Amino acid sequence: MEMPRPIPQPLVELIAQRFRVIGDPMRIRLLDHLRDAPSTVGELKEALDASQQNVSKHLGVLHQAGIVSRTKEGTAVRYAIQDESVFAICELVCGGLRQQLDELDALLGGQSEATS
Amino acid sequence: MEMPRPIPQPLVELIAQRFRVIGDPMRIRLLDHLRDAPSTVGELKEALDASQQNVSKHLGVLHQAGIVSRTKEGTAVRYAIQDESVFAICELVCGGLRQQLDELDALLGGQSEATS
DNA sequence: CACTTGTACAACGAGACAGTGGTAGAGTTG
DNA sequence: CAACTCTACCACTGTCTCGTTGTACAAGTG
Repeated sequence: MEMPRPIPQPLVELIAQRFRVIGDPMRIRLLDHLRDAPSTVGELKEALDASQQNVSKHLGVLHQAGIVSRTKEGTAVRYAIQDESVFAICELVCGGLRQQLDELDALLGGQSEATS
Repeated sequence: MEMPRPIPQPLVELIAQRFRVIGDPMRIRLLDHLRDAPSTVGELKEALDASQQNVSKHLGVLHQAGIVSRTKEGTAVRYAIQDESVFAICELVCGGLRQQLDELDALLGGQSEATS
């Protein structure tokens, strides 16, 4: 994956939009559940304790971004992960977070557990 | 990097926030330039043709997120990449984008090269 | 000590986005 | 065909964020 330098403006917009799509707590939780098993709107609504409209809307965003797939099943619609790379991305982010926490921990650990 | 399943709510918020920080065109361009060389606010302001206040604000966001570092240099402040993982993340996103484009291309390519 | 340069902070208006209520369409059941 | 279930779309509202303007602070320069 070679990246042109500097990154052209349209690509920057695409990347930013992509990050925005994933950068929502509700959508992250939806993806997390879909990773376990493809689900319908109703199932996710129950699992996340959210409104049907809200779940449907977020799934629509994820679907339009090509991250999840839709399959009609009689009267219901089953959603499934289509772009597995989002989880790799998530884990990289978690790695960055963990690294920061570790550094912070090292700084504080060397001194004391005073604060609080 | 093992991920607890389901991802606890506070972690979900953290991840989402992280994505939001990166999910801004201006900040992506700042990171792109900082990748070439650590720079001051003034240099980035010139390079990106943006206002000093705007550049400073976005750099502040990136710094608070621990993605860039600050170093005073006399009257100026030099910013540098601190968390290199953002580029790996970016390239994963680009990979996902490319894959989608390829799939779309395959679908259209099988038919015709009509559009444009 | 004034002046210039470089940076950060606060406040404001504009725009985008998330969540909710209402509603319409598709499919199943009696 | 009528009633019910499941889902998607539309409009509205509150909230957040971006970019700009104005200003304050620090450091070097005459």
